[in-house]
Amino acid sequence: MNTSLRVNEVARHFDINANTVRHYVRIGLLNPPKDDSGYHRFNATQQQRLGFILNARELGFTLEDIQQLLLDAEQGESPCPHAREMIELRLQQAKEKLASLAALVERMEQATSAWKNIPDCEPCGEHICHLIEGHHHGA
Amino acid sequence: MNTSLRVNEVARHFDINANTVRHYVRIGLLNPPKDDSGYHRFNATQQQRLGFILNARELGFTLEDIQQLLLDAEQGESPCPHAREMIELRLQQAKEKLASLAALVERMEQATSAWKNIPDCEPCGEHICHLIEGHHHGA
DNA sequence: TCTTGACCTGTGAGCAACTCGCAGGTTTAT
DNA sequence: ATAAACCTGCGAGTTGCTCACAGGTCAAGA
Repeated sequence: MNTSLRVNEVARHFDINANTVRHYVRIGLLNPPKDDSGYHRFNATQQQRLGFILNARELGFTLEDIQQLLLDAEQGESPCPHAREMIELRLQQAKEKLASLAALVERMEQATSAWKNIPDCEPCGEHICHLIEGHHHGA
Repeated sequence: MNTSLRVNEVARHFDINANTVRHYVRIGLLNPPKDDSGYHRFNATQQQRLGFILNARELGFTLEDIQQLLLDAEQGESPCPHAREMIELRLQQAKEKLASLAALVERMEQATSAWKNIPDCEPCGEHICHLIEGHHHGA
């Protein structure tokens, strides 16, 4: 294996920010050995690990989830059961977030549309901004 | 005005976490005077301010945005023009976030559905978790 | 061999918007 | 007076990066 890359090289290879790679090293998701100069070197195993991390991230796993899956695999256990549990939870959370974000977007759209018919307020000391204070999240 | 509330009281009044109130004080969104015991007291003005903050938050403004709007009002300028600009930007950002979150949810749903037909992998040293590594974000 | 300079490294700190933990101050009841 | 209950402000932690920076590395030139 002559493919022992340094941070910048491996980042380019996976088309991600080198700082992201450094971050994963810092929090222990990656453990690349150091060369004589004290620089991290990413061998085939570490490159596979990084690929796995990016794939899992794409599927909505948190970095902590991913850490757990990697630990499972290191200890010779199949990470699949955990992966199935985790994605269920993360999917549910993502759906909740999606719903609340959709609701926010709708509130914002309603507000902007309503504001089109309201002139700017002059500061009068009784309110701060009637556009915003006049917004009621009832119907 | 006899309604000069302390942190916990004002938090209860607005049905929010007392720590959130403390946070707003800490970053300067609220400036309640201190009483003889060194505790923050929320008078009518500060209560109105907090109400405004919560309203604006509900409409997707960031705390920094809100700070700006409050500053406008303090300086005797109408915050409305800024509010109109800001909500346009925040709405656009929210929509982008919504789209990427929706895409994530779809990836997750596709994965979970596909995984139903795939058995757990036994650790074999060649892959970490074939469920995840087998996921390709192409069609 | 020495030096200049480009490039690269790990680490500290910062971001949003809270949330938690805690030592210690205040208030109330005995 | 004193014990218990409650409350306070502030430090630090959360997630997943991203940026700034002092200093190390390395190939080319003198």
